Amino acid sequence: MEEVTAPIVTIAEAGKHDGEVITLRGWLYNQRESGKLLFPIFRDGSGLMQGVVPKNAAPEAFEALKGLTQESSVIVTGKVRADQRAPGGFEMDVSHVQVLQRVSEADPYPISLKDHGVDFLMEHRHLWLRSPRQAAILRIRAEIIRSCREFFDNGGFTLTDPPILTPAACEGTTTLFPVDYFDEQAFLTQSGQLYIEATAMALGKVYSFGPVFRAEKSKTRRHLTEFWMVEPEVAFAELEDIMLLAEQLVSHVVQSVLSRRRADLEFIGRDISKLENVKAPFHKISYDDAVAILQEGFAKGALETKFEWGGDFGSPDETYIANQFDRPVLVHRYPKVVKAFYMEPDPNRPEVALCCDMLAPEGYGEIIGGSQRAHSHEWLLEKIKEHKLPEEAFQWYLDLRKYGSVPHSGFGMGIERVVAWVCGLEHVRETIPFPRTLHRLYP
RNA sequence: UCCUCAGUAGCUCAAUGGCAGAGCAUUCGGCUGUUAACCGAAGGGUUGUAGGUUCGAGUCCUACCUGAGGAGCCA
Repeated sequence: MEEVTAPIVTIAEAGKHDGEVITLRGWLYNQRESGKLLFPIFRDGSGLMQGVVPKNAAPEAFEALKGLTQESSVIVTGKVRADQRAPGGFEMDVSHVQVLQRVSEADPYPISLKDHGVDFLMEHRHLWLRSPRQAAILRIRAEIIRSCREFFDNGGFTLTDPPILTPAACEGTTTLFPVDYFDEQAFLTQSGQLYIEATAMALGKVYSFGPVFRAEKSKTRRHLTEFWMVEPEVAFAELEDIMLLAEQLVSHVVQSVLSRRRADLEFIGRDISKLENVKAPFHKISYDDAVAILQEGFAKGALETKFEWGGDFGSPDETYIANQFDRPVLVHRYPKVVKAFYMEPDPNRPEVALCCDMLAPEGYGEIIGGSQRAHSHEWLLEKIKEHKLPEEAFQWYLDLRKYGSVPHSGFGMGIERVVAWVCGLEHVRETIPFPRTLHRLYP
């Protein structure tokens, strides 16, 4: 039989085989029936392809497919043919069908092509991933991760992975997940930063890429309890250096997605024109400038409350600031009191820290937070005492300031927020295969 | 932790305090170019849980459970 020996091709590549007989391996996504004519739609993880099965021309294939249930697994062979009536521009004249598993009619595939609610979809996340839209988002996520790694690997950085089990918090202690560690108390890491500072002192330019955990009781479209961060750390770099690094990273990532995953962006309905502008240089404004923008916004009636110098921006504030620009904006030199203890104070203005946040456009909020790290041993020790942090746990970190301390800087970028922004999603829960949120640990 | 909203068929949703309903999915029948196909029929219900008000509660009241959106905090 010639069908059985046909080359195995993915749907994404099928267009290159116009006029040839090929074999697809996948699942029945949907099927329309019109008397003695079937229109099955197959998916294989790379795309969708419609088949055409007239009863007269292919009686065996017709019988195998007629009444076949959604998501049954199949191996199908047939001739690929360009046809404008087919979604995707190509369709297959199916000549042979092997059903690997027929989904039972008594227990049909739960996710239909109609609308579903969030709760139902999240309960069935393991199946929801099969939806073409979810698959497209995960391909874009993969490209974002790939291009981040490419950026650092090609930029002279060494990947150094920090531990996930840690003895103490980097920042606050209320947002840690505790774990039993034999006879001790350990915590899941909130950030690899302190460890990456150590590897930067060993290797110069380093980055980490991994999951971090925050037990924040946040229930918004921007929060997960488990998310992925990419964190570069550079010895001898000052604040201005890592602000340049951050804008170069983000423009590289966005431009990579535009050139390599454009079809997926279009498929999910992203307004691509809003991403085209995302090229370095970005606007860089001081916290003082941002406060002026907010106060002007309040005077114009665009904001409900008047923002006063000294506080941290709320979500509506960030959105308002970001909306003044056509690409991400960097805000630097926040008041020291609203930022973490390890940040270097500005030598010209001790009340502000040498730090920066990058705010994404369109209300996606903070995607990057970074700073120049304090490098004086005495100053750091004082801050640790001030914040009532367990001093013994930070001995190793203080060692970094005893043995050849140098200025150094770094930042963390939250991958899920970047994916949500690049894809234009309503919620970060769709940016990761199995999201962990305040109320969801299953599936 | 606080504020707001929602729980009715497998799914998405209707139902003035008065007989529990539709579309999709499933089953059966029809249709040779369908585009979340369409047309006809069938099966499918402890209305989130526990109390209360009432002649009568899916609907009103109280508590709880579950989920969603937002605030704070953050990436």
